Amino acid sequence: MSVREATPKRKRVVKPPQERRRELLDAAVRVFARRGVADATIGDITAEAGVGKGSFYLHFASKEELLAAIRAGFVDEIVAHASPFFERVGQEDWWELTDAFVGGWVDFALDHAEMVRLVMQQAITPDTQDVLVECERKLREMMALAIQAGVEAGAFRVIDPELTASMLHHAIEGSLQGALAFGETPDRDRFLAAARDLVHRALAP
Amino acid sequence: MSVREATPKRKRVVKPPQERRRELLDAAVRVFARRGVADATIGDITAEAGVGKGSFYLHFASKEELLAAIRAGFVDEIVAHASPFFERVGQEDWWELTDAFVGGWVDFALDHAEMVRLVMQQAITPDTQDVLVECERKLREMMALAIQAGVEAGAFRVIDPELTASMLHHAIEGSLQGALAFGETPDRDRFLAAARDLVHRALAP
Amino acid sequence: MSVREATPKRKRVVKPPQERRRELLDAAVRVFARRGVADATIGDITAEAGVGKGSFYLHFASKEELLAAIRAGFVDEIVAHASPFFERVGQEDWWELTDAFVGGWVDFALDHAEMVRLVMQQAITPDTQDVLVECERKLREMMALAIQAGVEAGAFRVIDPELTASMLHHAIEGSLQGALAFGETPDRDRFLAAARDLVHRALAP
Amino acid sequence: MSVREATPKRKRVVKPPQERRRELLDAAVRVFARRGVADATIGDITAEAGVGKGSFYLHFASKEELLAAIRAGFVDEIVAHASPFFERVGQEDWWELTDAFVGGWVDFALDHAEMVRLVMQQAITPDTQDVLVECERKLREMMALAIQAGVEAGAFRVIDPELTASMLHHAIEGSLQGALAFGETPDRDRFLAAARDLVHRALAP
DNA sequence: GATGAATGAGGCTTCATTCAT
DNA sequence: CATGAATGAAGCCTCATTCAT
Repeated sequence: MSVREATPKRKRVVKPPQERRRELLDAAVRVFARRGVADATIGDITAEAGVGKGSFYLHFASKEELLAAIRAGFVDEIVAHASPFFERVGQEDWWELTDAFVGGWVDFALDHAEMVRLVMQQAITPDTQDVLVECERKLREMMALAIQAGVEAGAFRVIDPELTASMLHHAIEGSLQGALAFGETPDRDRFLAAARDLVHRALAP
Repeated sequence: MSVREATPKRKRVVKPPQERRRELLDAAVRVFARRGVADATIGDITAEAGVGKGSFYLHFASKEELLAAIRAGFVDEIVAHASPFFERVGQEDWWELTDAFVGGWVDFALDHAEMVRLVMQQAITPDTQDVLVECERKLREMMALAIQAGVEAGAFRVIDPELTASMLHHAIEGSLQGALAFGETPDRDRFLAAARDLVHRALAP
Repeated sequence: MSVREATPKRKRVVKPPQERRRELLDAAVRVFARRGVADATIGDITAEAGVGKGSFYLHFASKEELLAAIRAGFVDEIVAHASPFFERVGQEDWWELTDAFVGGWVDFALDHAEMVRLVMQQAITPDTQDVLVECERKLREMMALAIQAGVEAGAFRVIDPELTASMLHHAIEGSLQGALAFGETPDRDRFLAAARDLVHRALAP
Repeated sequence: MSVREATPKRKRVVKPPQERRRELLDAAVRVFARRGVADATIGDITAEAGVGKGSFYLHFASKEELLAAIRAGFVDEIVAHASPFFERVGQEDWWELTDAFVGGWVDFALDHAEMVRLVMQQAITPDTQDVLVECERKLREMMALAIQAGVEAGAFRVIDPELTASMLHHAIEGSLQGALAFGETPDRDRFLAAARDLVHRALAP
């Protein structure tokens, strides 16, 4: 009887695909951090992104692919962040470079804490390990090579560069995540000091 | 309501409750390690344990409670494993105790790799953090206290015992898990040597 | 390691079958009244009866059969209660008999309120109607015949004995149940007076 | 988590929410009438409504809420049906109004036989009584007030208006349901005549 | 006989994915 | 392109029934 009124629930906003995709990725990371990956639904994510549920599939073929995209993006960011340091290996003072690297790393980890947490959660799950494990392996190798170079240059003294790289990596990453797990916001300077101290000791001749 | 017909296909085996419960816990850990916590179903677990699906609920009220039980059991094991070392603090040579502790830890981590991986997977998820975070906090505190004592005894020189404890903890735990994630079975002796070396350097005066 | 202790949870009490069966029936009626037929489990019933769950099936082949037994028992009680009145039809004063019948009925309904409620709940469900509908039909017929006899004897004046019987039946039964549904315990005397008044008016010449 | 494949077998039909909701409600009443409330599954209902199982939960949060909605809707219908009569109390001939009311009631009950049966089935169950009992209480009160008014106007002579109202209510409702339980389709005119006769006698001075 | 641990069919509910609008 | 109603596979959990003790 009543003429159907126009009932636009949402303002069919059109945006360039890449922007939409990015908004969805960001929303997903926030939702995953809040609810956990397994409990978060596509609906949660699209709601957080302010988009209709169907729009999700305009940008990702599946939830699984979204996770893959998050992982891949994370890997890209890490690599982009770390690479410059490795290119400077051998071209400047070893300890200055080390401190710069550790500093950059800590800041990166603090800035991307949510993402790191999320990615670590998956890194442990079977399958899924592809990109991440590969990324970690690369980083470890580059770190190991840099350490090895420092050793050969007489700046460092390290018995097992590979394992040392891995341990320092997890020392920083893990204790940072551990602190965050408490709900504590770790003190950047204190943390940085401790990290540098540990790295120095680990590499010192 | 409609009259149900019971058609058991499995040969019914009766066991004491504690034994069944343990079998289910063990099966769960295996399945979780294989499939990931989120993808594992109760059916997977009971199949692995060789019991009917309904039997699960004679021992755990829900999947969530099973996870809680696994976490709690793990915490108990860790505490039981670590406590003896802390009781020896100050009663014997600092470096001998340190090496013993690191050795015990590495072996524990290698023996319980599956469980550790599983528990770490959850440790990051919201809620869930209760017992585990508490456990980690306690361990960290005990380690920090022990380090502090060593410092006061003049055996160690450490600036930030708390953070050092946390970092060493994650250095070992994390790099071990990282190695396992590659599918590599890490060489215990090599790993132990590197761990001891790092710890020595981190604490040395 | 520990020798399994004797752990008798319950005192394997042996009782004559008929007594057990009756205890289970009574327990069932109580539980059904409390939880509703659909929500009550066999476990609830055996717990209420103080019996092991398996024992139930020593006395009833299924939950369905238990319900059938309750229904049948109820029908027997009703018939046993009502029959004597119908045998007196025509042998004494019509109004005295009427009052006696109504009185007996009200008291019966008050004494068996739980059971009546339970049985009415099922009476409406498909299938299940067998015995109960048959019972109600018989009662209605006997009442209709009695009324008809009263009409022929000149004591009553009723146009439609069948429907009158049915209506009076439900007037008493239904309003009693309705009152109980409120949680009210209806006043027997007031109720009886109203019931007799209605019946008198319905039959009066 | 594992990528789910959607394989719709039904042709997807989109309808306005209220229409779908109504179709589900109607389907539910039919299924409940056929199978009984306890035995009916959500699958039965959605199949009857010709929608996918998941669609049910777009309109009702649970089976329980569906039942509540049915009850509430029924109460609304009854109230809407009965109210007009009570507004006419005292404004026209008492017996004409009475006959009209009884006529309306009988027709309503015949038209909504399935629903009435269904609702009665629940009315007896614990909890559930909320809305229905309240509705019955209100109706009873209004009827009692009307009768009382008739008494004061000298049109009726009734000793206990409350109980009389309740009894007449159940006399009509109950005997109608009883007849339906036999599978008989009661003769409306015969039934109406008997109902009017009973009400007249019950109220007559 | 009596018991309660064991079993699996089946119900309810969620949610990734599709598609009509 | 965007939307959200529609769908059904699949998971969790309950509980009538069985059977080893």
